[in-house]
Amino acid sequence: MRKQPSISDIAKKLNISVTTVSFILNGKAEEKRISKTLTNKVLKYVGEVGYVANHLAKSLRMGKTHILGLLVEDISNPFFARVAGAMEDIANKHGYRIFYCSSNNDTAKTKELIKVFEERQVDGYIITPAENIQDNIRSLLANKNKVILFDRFFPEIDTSYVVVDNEGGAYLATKHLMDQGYKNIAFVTTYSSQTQMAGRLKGYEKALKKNNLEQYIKRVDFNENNEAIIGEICSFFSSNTHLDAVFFATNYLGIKGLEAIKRLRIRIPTELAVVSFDDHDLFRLHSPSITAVAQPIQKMSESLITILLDKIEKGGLLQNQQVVVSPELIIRESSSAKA
Amino acid sequence: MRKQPSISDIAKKLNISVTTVSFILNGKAEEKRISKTLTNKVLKYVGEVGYVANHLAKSLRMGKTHILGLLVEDISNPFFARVAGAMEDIANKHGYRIFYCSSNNDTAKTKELIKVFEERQVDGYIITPAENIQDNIRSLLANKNKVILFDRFFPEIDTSYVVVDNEGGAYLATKHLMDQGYKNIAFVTTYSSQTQMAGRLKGYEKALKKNNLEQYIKRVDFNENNEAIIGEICSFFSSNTHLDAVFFATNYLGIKGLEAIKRLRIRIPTELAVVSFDDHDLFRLHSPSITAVAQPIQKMSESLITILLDKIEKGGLLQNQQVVVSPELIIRESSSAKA
DNA sequence: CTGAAAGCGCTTACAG
DNA sequence: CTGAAAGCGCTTACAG
Repeated sequence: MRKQPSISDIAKKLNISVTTVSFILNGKAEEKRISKTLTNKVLKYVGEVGYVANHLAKSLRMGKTHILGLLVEDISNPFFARVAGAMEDIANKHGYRIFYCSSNNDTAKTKELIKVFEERQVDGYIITPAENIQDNIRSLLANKNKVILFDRFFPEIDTSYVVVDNEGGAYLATKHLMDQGYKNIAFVTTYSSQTQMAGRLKGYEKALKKNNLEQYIKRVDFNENNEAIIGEICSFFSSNTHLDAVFFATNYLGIKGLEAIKRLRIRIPTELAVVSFDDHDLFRLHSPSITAVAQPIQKMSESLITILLDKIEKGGLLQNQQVVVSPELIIRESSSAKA
Repeated sequence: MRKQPSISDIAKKLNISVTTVSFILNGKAEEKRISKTLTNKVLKYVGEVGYVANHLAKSLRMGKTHILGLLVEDISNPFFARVAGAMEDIANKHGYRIFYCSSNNDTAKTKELIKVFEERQVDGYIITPAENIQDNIRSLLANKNKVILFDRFFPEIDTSYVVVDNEGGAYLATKHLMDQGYKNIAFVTTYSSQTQMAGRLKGYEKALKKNNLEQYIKRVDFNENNEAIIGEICSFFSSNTHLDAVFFATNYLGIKGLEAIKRLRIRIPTELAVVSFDDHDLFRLHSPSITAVAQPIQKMSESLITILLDKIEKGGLLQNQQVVVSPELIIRESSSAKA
């Protein structure tokens, strides 16, 4: 860490008080009626020695850190990385910085990281909650912390959140496959019962029921390693050869699924039509390109930051806000009409 | 922010001094010979009220924040996202947190973010430097800050850094194309003269010169929008139809290049063999799969954190360390032997 | 117009 | 075994 001059060093050097220096540094020179001469002299000296304010001291004194804690599931998932990048931009414009952490959807790690955020006195929390952390969220809320959930939420807790319409998106995707003439449509998902996964499952089921089609649901264990998951998907396809379409519940499932399809040399879409939730560069450039349910990343990021900063800056007066954004079905080659 | 009990609140409540509470909280009870009875009483009470230490005050007092500032080019680029994720894991294990920021390889933004890191009193800096920020790096160093550069460096400044052997990787990739029988090999890169790009160019040139093959270098402006870059690449291919192979200097160029190739309906590898620097999920799953020069992400992340933490914890005694890791050529379908 | 002083929540040298 | 007090670098109410 830099051995920086402090305000009091500057004051001493210039034979004035720290109060004066502080006022000038904070642009309150005019308001506090400090002479132009003194102001300029101080500013000049400050520039020469390269003074940099110690934000730690400032935060401690003011009770605000201008730091937001962002807990995502996995920063190396492009969906979360892009949302994080977009939020960072917006937050920076408002003078806030972001602490990112990845929870890997692990409950223990999530609890630990929330504690770290508390210790660091973040002004607000943006959390992609893992399962079973309701009590931690409640306790944050009870202590008047500013919290907004993202990607999934807890219906039993009154919080602000921003999520995509998972059920609607899944319905749209499944209906699209049916409209294209597919009848034996599988759904590949995880064992998670979190709202986003439950919603996607519900959308799938609803669409199928409406047309009296049979459901083929394959769940994989997200905690298994890559190979094991791909293996699971392979054997699912191998033992269900009458399937003519598959809908993957997330982009990482979609990617693993494509890997499985590639290994089995199944042809898309002639032998199997494919749709995935969440868009990805890979889906756009894959041959054939893959139809996807895209989440409006910029819009979600803006809502998240705006609502949270409002909460922080306007205090506890505001009601919690729940935002459900609409996904967009991007139709590509992998779901062209059944021959 | 939470209205938490402070150490002095606890001391007051329990009718003991803050010193005692602080010692107990920091596990120094035994060392300071505080009675087991008192220790347990304090620990019990602390647990009940849910005390969380204020790290801000701790940092201010101790002169250490246990925060690392990480400035990457772009957090939504999977290469940087994966490195960041790996570093986060390692740093957390050592009790450090990371502030990420994306510079977008912009000089002004980089300068601004370095200043933010200074204000936040980070204990160490991990920087993917943009061009023309030598003076800022020098000034950080002059002020005894702990700094390590990453992905690229400044030969004229004595710093620690971790980079991949760019020249060697590019040489390997180009030689591989030649070995497979390709003769008119293009290199698509940016206008950047940073070390990583210069190294890749040099590796390409060296390999071609050795076999007396002609160079076809296409530079694109990274600041242009996506469409413009793809358009540039399209017209480059269209007006150089004798090319039989192309080597993309980065993964984002590779992705844009594949988009261009797809639009032009050029067949890989029969009409054009393809290799890209940096691996990517997309390259693995593309049809045909794309040969890539992969950087050893885990290894680089470990070196970066280890060297930086050593510097921080062992003070200025250590020499700067320069680590150059070897890339790995992952051969896939896009560069199979020329027919 | 400007300054002396308190206080944010910690840690720790010093004293007993 | 335990406590009173200084100090990290700021901001700001209060006084003049």
